[in-house]
Amino acid sequence: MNEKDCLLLLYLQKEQNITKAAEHLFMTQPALTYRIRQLEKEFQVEILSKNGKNIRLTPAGEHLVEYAKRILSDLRKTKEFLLNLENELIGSLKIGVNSHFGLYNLPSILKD
Amino acid sequence: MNEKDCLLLLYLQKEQNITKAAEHLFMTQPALTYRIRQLEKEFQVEILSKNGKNIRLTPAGEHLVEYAKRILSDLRKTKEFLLNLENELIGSLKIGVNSHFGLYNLPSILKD
DNA sequence: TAAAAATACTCCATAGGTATTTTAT
DNA sequence: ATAAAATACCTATGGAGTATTTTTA
Repeated sequence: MNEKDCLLLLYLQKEQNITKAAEHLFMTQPALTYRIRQLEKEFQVEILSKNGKNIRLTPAGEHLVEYAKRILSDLRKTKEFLLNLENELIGSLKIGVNSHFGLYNLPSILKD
Repeated sequence: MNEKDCLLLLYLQKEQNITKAAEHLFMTQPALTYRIRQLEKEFQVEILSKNGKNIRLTPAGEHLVEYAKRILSDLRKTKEFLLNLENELIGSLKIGVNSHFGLYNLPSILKD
């Protein structure tokens, strides 16, 4: 189960229709059907049930959607945090030391 | 980032050594190195830094490990919950109704 | 020189596409 | 008759392996 699988569950819940959900995800209906089957194998549950021509989420499916929402939320927070962390690390570091320390002690420290 | 990637981060933190982490994951060292590079691209950060012959996690890497731990924990809880849900749904449902309701109202409800 | 990581390549599993059939209103 | 899902088949991306080179204590 990856990020795209999480998104896919959200769109299935929203649309109750595989074809429309697939459009949102810029993929084809058979490809989406395939991903659902894979998820059903992974979690050993039925995710979809038929509702006439359309589909609906099973209780297990609904629970997976909640899981997917948590994952996506945590993922976004984590990516944002790491982006900020990276920004903090950009720039130069100036160190003022006496010449002896700079010549004999600093090099090995910098290497570390 | 999938379940195996999460596990992989935990072993890297534990071993500080790609080769040993790869053994735990029953994969080869180059394959693990490749996965790390992919994760670094995905999150736009360096995950590992060299520490002599071995490696160590960068601050970003450590943060990703914490994320991975949360994901794995939530995933296990979700799988467990779905397993129980599935058990609850096994068995037969007996419904007692009067004959008129059973003949004229119940069928469409059952169909739904 | 020995142990680990990085690199170059090859291969194959599987995610995704196209075409078609089946299902249901 | 129409709209959606399911199925069959094909293709290609990328994850994983093998062999080798580079790095470093």
